This record gives sequence, structure tokens and C-alpha cells, in this order.
Amino acid sequence: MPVLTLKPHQIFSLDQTLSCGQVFRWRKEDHGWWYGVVEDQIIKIRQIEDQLFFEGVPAKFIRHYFSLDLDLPGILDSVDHDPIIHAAIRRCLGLRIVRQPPWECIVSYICSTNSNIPTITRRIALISSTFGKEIEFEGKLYHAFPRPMDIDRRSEKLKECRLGYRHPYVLDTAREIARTKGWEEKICNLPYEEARKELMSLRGIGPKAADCILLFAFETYEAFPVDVWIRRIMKQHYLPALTEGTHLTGREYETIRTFARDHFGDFCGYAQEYLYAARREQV
DNA sequence: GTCCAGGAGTGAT
DNA sequence: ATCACTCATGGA
Repeated sequence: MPVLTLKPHQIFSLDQTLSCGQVFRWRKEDHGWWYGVVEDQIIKIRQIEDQLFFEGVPAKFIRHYFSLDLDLPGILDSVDHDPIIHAAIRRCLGLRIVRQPPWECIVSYICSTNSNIPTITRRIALISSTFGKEIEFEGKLYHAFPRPMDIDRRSEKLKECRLGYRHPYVLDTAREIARTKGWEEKICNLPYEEARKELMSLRGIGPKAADCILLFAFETYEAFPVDVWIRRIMKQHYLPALTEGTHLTGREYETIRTFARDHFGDFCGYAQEYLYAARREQV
């Protein structure tokens, strides 16, 4: 069994990273083993202190996927500007933003609107088992996440995935991406605001989903996704002047993400994820 | 039954 | 440009 030993400064918590709600295709089984599907590979991994035991992919893949190359202590120091974020950092220390496959991330966050994490997880599992290539691992059957064309070719099966009103959004975006050669590189090469507009031109992707996709799949750490929880936390601790209204307006979204960018700096996306992960403490 | 969940598209101002 | 309303689904 391959082992990856973390260096002293290479702070990492596998549990925090996979439990915080950024990914939907990982499950924790017995004895601390996590099983996940990434692209068309099954990864089995567990952490014991500074050692990562894993199977399914090379160590290089593990390092890249979990962004172990990033200077996490330096990033956290750069956003640690007040007692609230300080407490969240201490609470969730070792959480790293993973590098998700972009297409799967897009579908995940189209499916996330007005939903909770268990529901999103079930939708992604259904899409995978309905359209994805079968993969066997340790005698169990898993499914790769389907390519856009896999969904388009058998689109009549999409209704079985119970996406509700998101159904046409996933289908339209799958078709758009299937016919746009090099869409991924294009977004990679655009600055944040332009990449955001580009993503928002796809059906079902608004400001919040675009920010999640940029943060979780395109290494854009200046993105600050605002959902109901983050809005709640920001009103409670940073922007008390925010209204109590039930709907988050576009203007409020801009107020919050602009404040966050100014207050937390270039890595405000990391601050967002720590605040979100620590949300249970805030209520 | 009501309310909420990692919101976005639509149509009226 | 900005706002309020509506949109399936599932769990509490």
C-alpha cells in the first residue's frame, strides 16, 4: 500500500476536506477509509496523523487533487484578519480546497440550487449510475461521471435522475459544452470576472454556482460564493446592515463578495470555505 | 400541512 | 438594472 508522508508544514485534514460539502462523490467507510470517484478512477484513502495511505491513483494525483502543493499555512495567515475567521480556521484546520474536474463540478452546482447536500449527493449519484461508465473496485461497482455527450445521447434517461426544474439546465449546458471545443482552456485563461461571466452564460449557472465552479475547479481563490449560510454568517458578524429579506438580491450578493474580497484578500475563497465548514458553530 | 435547503430564470417595473 | 415570484424535490 502506497504511503504519502506529509511534511511538518504541509497541514492537511482529509476528514475536513472531504466532509465540508465541496465534493459530492466521496463516502467514508469502515476504519476511516474514504472511497471516492474522480474522473474515471476510484480512490481509496485514509489518514493517520501525517501519513496518507491510498490506492487507485499515483501519489502525484493525490498531491494535485488535494492541492498539497499549496502553502496552506501561508494562505490561512493571509486571510486571518479577525476573531471570527480565526475561530473558523482553528475549528477546521487542514481543510484544503480540492481541484475538481470542471464538468462534474458544473453539473454538481447546477444541481445544488435550492437544495441541501444530501439531495445534491443523491442527484450526482443518480446521474453517474444512469449515464456513467461502470468501474469495478474491490468487488464493488462504481460509476464514472458521464461526459456531456453521454448525457446528450441518452437524454430521455435524464428524467430518472429527478432533477426537478434543473433538468433542462443540465441538458442544455451539456449540449453547449459538448459542442464547444476547448471551453475548459478558455475559462482557465480568462481573468476572474470574465471567466465568471462566461460561466454565467450557461443555463442554470448564476453568480453563486459560477463562484463555486471557479473556486473548486479552476483554482480561482478570489471567488467568494454566497449561499444562504454565508449570507447569514456575513450579516451576523461582518455586515449587520444587510436586510432580513428572504431573497438574496443581486445587489446584496455584490456587496458581500466585494466586502469579502477587500477584507480577506486574494484568498477570500479559502476564508469562505472555512466559514462555511464552521457554520454549525455560528447558528 | 409548513418550512427549508451551497439559487437561477422569468417577467414586470 | 433591479426586484419579487416561481420553479421540482426531499427531509424535518
